[in-house]
Amino acid sequence: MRLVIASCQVDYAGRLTAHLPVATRLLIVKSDGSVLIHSDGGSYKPLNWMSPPCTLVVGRDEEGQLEWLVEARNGDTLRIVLRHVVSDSSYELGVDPGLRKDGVERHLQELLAEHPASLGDGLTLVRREFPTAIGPVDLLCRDLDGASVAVEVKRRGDIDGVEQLTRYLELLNRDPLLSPVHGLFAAQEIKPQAKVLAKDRGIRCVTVDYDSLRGMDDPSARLF
Amino acid sequence: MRLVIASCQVDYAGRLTAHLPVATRLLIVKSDGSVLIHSDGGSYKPLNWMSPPCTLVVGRDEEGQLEWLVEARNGDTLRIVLRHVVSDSSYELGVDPGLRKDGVERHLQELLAEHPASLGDGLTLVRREFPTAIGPVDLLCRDLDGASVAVEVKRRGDIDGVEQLTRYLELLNRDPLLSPVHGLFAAQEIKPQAKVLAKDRGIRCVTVDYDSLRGMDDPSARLF
DNA sequence: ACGTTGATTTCGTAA
DNA sequence: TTACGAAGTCAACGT
Repeated sequence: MRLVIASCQVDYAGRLTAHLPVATRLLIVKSDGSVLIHSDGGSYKPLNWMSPPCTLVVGRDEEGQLEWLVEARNGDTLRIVLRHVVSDSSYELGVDPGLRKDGVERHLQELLAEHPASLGDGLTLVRREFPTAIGPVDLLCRDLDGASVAVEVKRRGDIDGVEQLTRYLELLNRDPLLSPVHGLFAAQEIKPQAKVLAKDRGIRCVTVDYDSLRGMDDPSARLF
Repeated sequence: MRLVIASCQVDYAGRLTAHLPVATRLLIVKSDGSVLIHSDGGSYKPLNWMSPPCTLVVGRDEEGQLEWLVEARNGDTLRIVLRHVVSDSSYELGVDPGLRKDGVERHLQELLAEHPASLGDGLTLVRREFPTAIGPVDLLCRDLDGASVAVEVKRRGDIDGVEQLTRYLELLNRDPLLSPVHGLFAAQEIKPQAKVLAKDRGIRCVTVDYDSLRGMDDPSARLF
């Protein structure tokens, strides 16, 4: 990995074209050839970049300025003109073991599958990832009256999730063995517009608490 | 901006929990307090990070190892234990003038507004950003039969865009002055599932070529 | 301040 | 290999 601090000017041409006026920035060149251009602020996203696989060729522009030409297979180009180099250093980092995550939507779905009653009194699980022609329904449950309940699980519930569930319900209700199928939209947070749309379509909304569900899943509870 | 090369171990707790085993990485501390952790590969996205606003407190863990505790207002925490520091340097970068872009969806919409016939024979523009109660329709056109055509423009056409256009059409068709309003889904690339859904709803799909549109917009063509 | 939409999205997973 | 959905998405824009 090579780190360069330099005042530079950048031009990108690919899916779009973009330009960065002269300023002092951090340039990162990774061992796979990819390049990141960071300013001292903003977010984790660089101002501009080139994804691997790509090649970096160093040369001089017509004014004799140091110029990096980064090119990708698909023709995308990143042109960096270096005005003044403050620092330039390289390091050997080796391969990274990578990130381990826990607590994403999949886990929420697993926890709700283990504790369907937390979604509604007396609710029992029929099947997780219930298959349909347009994709699997997150959870298919049965309520106290024996009616089917299709559950869509989201971390953050917005209008798209309600649309998705609506499509499932339309399809499932065509099946006389299942019909009537009710809808239930479960998420850690549900946006107002999604709530309105869900209500309008007779879909019940449930806000779930990941931490308390995780608590129910405490290993000590499995001793029984 | 502070750059540190060090072997480190990282734990994040926030919306999710994540863990990085010990390895040598690049740590970037920006002047707004945000922290990025990069490996020597991957993409522009860091392995882990903390967005501003946040605070960095340096201390020692129970084993006496150097420890960075990065905390955000909302309680998210990033804990970095430094085993061996290879390099540690700081630089004054100043404020960045920022990125200028050209060629995003807005431009595609502008080009199509200038050349509506490229979407269908004899199509003419009534109005760009035609207002409705649930938001503006990208383009409202009229076809050879004098019927209205609502156009949704996307760079990449997926199922969401079809849903969005469907909601517009439902609303527009309630207006007796406009009805019947046909739907047209225009994008540089349309996914198969979106095509299926669009066809099912009687919405026509058109794949547009940005480069050839830009060519039609060539300044020399404006001499007439 | 809040909500919605776009992004050179990137990244994983399943078909 | 491709296609589709999720993301600690972030950031810009309109209300």
